[in-house]
Amino acid sequence: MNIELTNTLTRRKEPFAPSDPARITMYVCGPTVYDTAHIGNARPPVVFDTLFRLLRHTYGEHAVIYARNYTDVDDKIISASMKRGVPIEAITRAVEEQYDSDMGALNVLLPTLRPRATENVAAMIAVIEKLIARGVAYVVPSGVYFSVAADEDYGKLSGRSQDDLKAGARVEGEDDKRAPSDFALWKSVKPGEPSWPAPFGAGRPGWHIECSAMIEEELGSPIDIHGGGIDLIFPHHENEIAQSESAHGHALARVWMHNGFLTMDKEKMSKSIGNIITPRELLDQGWQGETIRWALLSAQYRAPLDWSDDLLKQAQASLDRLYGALLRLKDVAAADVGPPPAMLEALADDLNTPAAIAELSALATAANIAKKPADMAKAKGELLAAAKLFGVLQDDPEHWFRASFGAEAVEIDRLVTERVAARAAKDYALSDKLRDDLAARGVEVMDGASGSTWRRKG
RNA sequence: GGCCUCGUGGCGGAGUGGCUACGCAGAGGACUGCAAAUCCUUGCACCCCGGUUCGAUUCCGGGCGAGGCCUCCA
Repeated sequence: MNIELTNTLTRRKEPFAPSDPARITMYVCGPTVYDTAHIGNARPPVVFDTLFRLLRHTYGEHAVIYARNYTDVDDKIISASMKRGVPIEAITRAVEEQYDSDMGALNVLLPTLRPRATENVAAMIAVIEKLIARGVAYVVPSGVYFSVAADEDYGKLSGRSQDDLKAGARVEGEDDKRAPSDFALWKSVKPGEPSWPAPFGAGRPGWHIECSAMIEEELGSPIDIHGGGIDLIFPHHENEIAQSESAHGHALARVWMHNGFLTMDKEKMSKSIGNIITPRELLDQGWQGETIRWALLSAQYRAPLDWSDDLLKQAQASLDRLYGALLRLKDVAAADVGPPPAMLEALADDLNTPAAIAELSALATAANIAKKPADMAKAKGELLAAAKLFGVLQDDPEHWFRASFGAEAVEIDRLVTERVAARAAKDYALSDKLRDDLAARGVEVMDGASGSTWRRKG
């Protein structure tokens, strides 16, 4: 099967051709751990988790090395620490933990590697030294800067010429920079701030160098895939390319992938605008993690996606249909089959998750229609295999429909049993009343040939 | 101002030079004591104006509209 991915470098969809099929390398820019991630921040980890799953299925579980970093030193973290009077590490470790737990709830697999910036400072210093030695970086009192003018390739990812940048420059930086578009590789130590010793003076790394150095240290360049949000194209990824390619003399990544934004009322979701909602809040409201994941994957990853409760409701309805099919086949052993070709083809086509959703729907229909034991086993096996690739249907079907009731489930079971008895006695007035009572609790009763079952109403 | 996306039915959202996914919601039918679930059928679309073409929602040009980046940002 041929995987095709849209490469931001070329702005085209290209066949994915890893240099070594036995060792696929992927790096995605992870969170800056100063505050809780919002649902928009969750789109890249979910999208690239889906790609991770597809790559593992295609090349083998151990052939794919996926690194996602934690940026655990930066201005925001330092100011949060000062403001709250809490040590930096107390903040970063707590936020890391919450991040992993929130992502876990969305069925995001743990990446193979999760480097922390603070644990890779030596590698960053080494890259900076190389850049200074090559004459593309310079040392001034406020720190070390990359000289954009010294890099003729600069701008190739974002499609900006150096003239564009000069025209658009309105950035106020440190005064001793030689050019406005030069960016910091190293920031000289300031009182009260964390710092590391370095040949060019004590200080802390700039943001861009962190990713460049961690990629080199953890994966070795060039890597096969580098991913992140569309807003990272410029300047972050542009600067990563400038640093790494100037230091090492070869490409940093073969394929650059960028996901579109999550919006609220068509406006970018961001902390500065304040229109955010966090996965934690949604989970607390009773939305299931898979529902959130499904909603995030309901549009192709490059397209913008407008977040709303209605989107979540539709996602839940879709998942309910799939879980309903599984519930119907709960006594059938799933056949040991892989995901159907149509599922793989959908995802291999630049991660066409809406097409994959269409296929999941077709598999659910097949499962609902199947009558012969062999057909049922096959349908269930294919649905589960396809869903695993997508990162859903990992819950027990009964639990899926009943999770929100908790202890009340016992009481509901009793009422349903009572109703079954009423129906057996043809006391339809009582049975209908009981159904109304249950409906008032948000419970839907379904009478089948082999008794009655119940579930949360959609 | 510069650079870059995008505009599909009531909603979400794929895709295609002609046969017009998929899900939700709606309608009809089967099933059911009645329902629900399920299955079957079905209505509803391709921003506007030109051009290319036998034929464009799909290609090209223009317009209008929306969004993003150029500063931290997924």
